[in-house]
Amino acid sequence: MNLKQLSELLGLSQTTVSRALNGYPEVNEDTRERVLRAVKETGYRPNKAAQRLATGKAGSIGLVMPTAPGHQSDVHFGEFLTGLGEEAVRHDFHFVIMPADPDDEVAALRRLAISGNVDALFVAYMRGHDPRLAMLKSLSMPFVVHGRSFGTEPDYPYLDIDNEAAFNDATRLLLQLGHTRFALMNGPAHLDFAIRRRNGVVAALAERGLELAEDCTSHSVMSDEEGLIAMERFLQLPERPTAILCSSTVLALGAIRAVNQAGLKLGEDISLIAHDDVLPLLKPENFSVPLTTTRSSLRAAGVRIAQRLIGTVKQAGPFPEQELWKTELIVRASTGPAPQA
Amino acid sequence: MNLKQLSELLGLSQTTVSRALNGYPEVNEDTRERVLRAVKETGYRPNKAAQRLATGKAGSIGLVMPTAPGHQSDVHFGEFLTGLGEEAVRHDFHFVIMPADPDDEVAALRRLAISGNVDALFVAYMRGHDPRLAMLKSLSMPFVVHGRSFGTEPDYPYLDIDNEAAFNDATRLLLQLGHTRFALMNGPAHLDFAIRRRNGVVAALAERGLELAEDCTSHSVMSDEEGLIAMERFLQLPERPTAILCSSTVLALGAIRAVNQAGLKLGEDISLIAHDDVLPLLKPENFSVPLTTTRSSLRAAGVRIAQRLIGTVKQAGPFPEQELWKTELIVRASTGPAPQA
DNA sequence: AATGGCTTCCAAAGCGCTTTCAAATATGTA
DNA sequence: TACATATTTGAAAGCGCTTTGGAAGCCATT
Repeated sequence: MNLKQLSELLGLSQTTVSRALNGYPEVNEDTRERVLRAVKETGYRPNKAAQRLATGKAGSIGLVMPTAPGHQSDVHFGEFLTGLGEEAVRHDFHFVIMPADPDDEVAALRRLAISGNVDALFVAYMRGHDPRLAMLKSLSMPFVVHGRSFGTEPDYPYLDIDNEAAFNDATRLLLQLGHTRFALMNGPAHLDFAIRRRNGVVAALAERGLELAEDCTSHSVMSDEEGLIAMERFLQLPERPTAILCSSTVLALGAIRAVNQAGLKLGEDISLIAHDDVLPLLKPENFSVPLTTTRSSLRAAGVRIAQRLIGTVKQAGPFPEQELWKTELIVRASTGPAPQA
Repeated sequence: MNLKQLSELLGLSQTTVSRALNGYPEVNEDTRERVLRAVKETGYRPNKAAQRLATGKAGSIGLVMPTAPGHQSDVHFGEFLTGLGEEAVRHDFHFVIMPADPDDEVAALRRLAISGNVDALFVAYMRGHDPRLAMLKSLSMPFVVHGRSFGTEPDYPYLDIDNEAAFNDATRLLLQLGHTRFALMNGPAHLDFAIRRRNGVVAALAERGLELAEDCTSHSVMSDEEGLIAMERFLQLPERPTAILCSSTVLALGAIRAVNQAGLKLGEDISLIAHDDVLPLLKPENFSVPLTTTRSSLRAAGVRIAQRLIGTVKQAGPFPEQELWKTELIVRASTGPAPQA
């Protein structure tokens, strides 16, 4: 059943039926009702491809999913997606997901944009000096970035958490507890959040004349395995760090295993603060020693970004172009006074 | 730049250019090269919406993502998606993801199918007597199901693992080790895999004249929290089970925390076998007591299903309609002889 | 009766592609 | 040379929708 058939059935023109369906004012209310009733009865659904061809709008937002053989699937990605979805479903929007090799991000994003399959783009996994930004700006397609790109003028629409402040605060707390030997277990070095978190730590330490040693910094994918490996390395240092900052509760999972295996006590021998993305699977309060965390819900961020994106497509703005969310510092049992040497 | 402009530029008809691009044989090789070169230079990309309208093919596979405020995002889902993506990217396919309330699955799937945005459907989270199957069959759109639907004639295309055999084998192993008091920590009761796994356990026990007690069975979302809760319940039973079968390593995570908190030793006081979906985040060999598991890679299943789906759309079949994968039973340290009473 | 302004509807022109059908040219055969 | 057969190209008709530019009918106003 297509528009032509439906209009013939009703003895109306396609024009009128189309207008009736799309809520245009210049159609008699009686006629509109007649049309709506016929739609119900016949089960007519407009062909999306035709609609898109005619209007240019697709009712969908696009995103690139980093993937490759051997590439780790990321819980954070799934959690964020859930947030996006939660909002999208309210507006009858869907996603178009373009899987792409992480090294091919720029090209994949461009392909997605010009594919004509999406009205707006969402971009994550921001890097320092991210090359995608220039491309996005040249595209004249609405987009929102999750995170920011260190070293780039922040004149693009983004939603980010204040990573620097979060890790600055966390470091300060540990300094107040008397710690002097710090280590940072971070995400991949090129990612924006990793850069900023490191800066936050370094700045807080510098105020006390302390430095973050090279061998007390690790950069890796945020899996528990990598957390284990990094922590084992830290624990073997001659001047073992007593204060650990950790970019994810997933990393912390492995780190804590290393602490236990070394026969050390979390919150006594080693203090640890992790960033908590509020993953439903990994609640810091459920750890055997509940974790002190900097918290910000990844999922809530997803909801918010979907709101902005969909709102922009539907011209339902205006939305703030830049949003910087504060994180909460939640003190639990994994932090304690520095052990006496 | 559209086809018309490109063809005018080349002094050719749209027909010829279109044919050259789509690999039709009836075009001179010199002409084809000229066209291809012009495409490179101009950066021309065919409009997907128009292409779709003309051909009816969208180059995409659709799936419904269960989501709702408060709904847990599922690591298993993300991992599977990664597998699908890995294969899709090789064929320049993408996904259209329709987020939907889990209670609205049938309708959401239908909406997705008739949206005209997808060429094929993928369906997961199968239930017993799943109502989506009848709908799918009536749709005349290719689809592949991950899992099966207990109680329904298996005459639809699926890929499943042999859940019954997996849990049957696991139970047998524990029986051989002398265990007599069993508990099953399962996924949501209405899901197909949960039904079959339970059947596998029950059948193995029945051979020895044993039964699986009602209070030794738990059904829940597969999170570590639920694992903890279920295990705590098991441990408080007067006749405490010594052999635990567990539907996911995620559940096991919580279960083991409960075991530890109770001061019991895994592999001695309590034996546990979990099903391992090969989540990169949760490797059973990395548990403090390495886990005995039944293993089957969720991601590999994703790759395979994408292959079949894309192959069908591209008419590159024939593919087997039904595939049942065996799981591997991998014995590690979490299983040991039943403790003497 | 003529004019103008509303309201309500329609015919037809796209949107950018694919594909059918036909024509033009090149090649081979008797 | 004449004819049949490949090979290569093109004109035009869709695909199913939206939207422009009228037009018809109706009313109130001059």
